[in-house]
Amino acid sequence: MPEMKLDRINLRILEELQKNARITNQDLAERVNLSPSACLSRMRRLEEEGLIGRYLAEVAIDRIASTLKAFVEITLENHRQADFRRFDQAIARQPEVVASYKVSGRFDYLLMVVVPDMNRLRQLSDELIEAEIGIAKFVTVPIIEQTKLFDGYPLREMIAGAGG
Amino acid sequence: MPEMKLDRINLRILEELQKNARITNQDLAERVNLSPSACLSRMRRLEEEGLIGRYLAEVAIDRIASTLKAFVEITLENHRQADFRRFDQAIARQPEVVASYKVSGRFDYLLMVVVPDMNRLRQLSDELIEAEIGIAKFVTVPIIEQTKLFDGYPLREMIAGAGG
DNA sequence: CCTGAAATCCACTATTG
DNA sequence: CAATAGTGGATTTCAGG
Repeated sequence: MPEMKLDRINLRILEELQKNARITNQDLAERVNLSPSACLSRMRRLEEEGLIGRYLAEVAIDRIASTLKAFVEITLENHRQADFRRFDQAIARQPEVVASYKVSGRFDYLLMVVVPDMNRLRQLSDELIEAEIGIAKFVTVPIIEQTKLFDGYPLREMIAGAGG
Repeated sequence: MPEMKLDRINLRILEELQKNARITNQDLAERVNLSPSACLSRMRRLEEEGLIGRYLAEVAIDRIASTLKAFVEITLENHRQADFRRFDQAIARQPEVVASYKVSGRFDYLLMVVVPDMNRLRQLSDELIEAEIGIAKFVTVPIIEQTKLFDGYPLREMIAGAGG
């Protein structure tokens, strides 16, 4: 099991960093009632153990260029390991596909794509289908508006709700 | 139009921050060939103009607790403004719903939910349906694996691809 | 909008409890 | 493990072009 016990202080450190990755160590230490040195060593430890992965800045892409975001439901023709691997590798090379999820249900993958407009989305769809990476079906679900922004995982609920 | 022209340097600043929000100003300045003070004032300006929103740390939630992530397709019973608003407000209060997208297609919303297990997801589904917030249909699409991680928007492609 | 210097603040490292 | 204190280095401000 790749799970690790967290004490209350580490939990609060993760909560703070989730919402403000550029907080200074001093401010963070103050918020969690720790000395800066103790806080820093905890933070480093959380990084080393992989509990904190990357630090990302949110860019307001739609203030830079006009943007079409969409989900794309993908069904593959075949479902051997090699088919999934080929698809994943092709997707990794497409910068406009910003995230890819293997799912269970009416289709095999749900992609999130970000493109300038519908023309480019159609073009991307053509490219992927003709790339011979085993796509049987390609269904576009345009995003009208993101009505709730990702604001960190519900850490407390996950810990309280889990058996272990 | 809420779009803003970016010079090459600001573009590179955004690219760097997208991938590493905790880069020091000195390192950032070096990478974009600017003095630290010039780099800092550009960064502050990008923040003030809202081109950089929040800074987020990625927490490895599945190393902390066992985790079920899923998409949920929601269809509403009615489609007046007030119906959407009521739904959005209810969703805002649910920490396990980490993101919500209003979409165009076979359903009205696509949610991303993060819960400890399928039991809690069923419970959440029951709660939402019985909350009388106008949900007509609720379809769960469990995530097996995220095969491409969000790694920033394709800034260059968006700028090159757009007309303006 | 930049550079460069000066001042302030912070990260990081002993050291000690 | 945590606190305290010290130092090197980074951030930030400001004068000047």
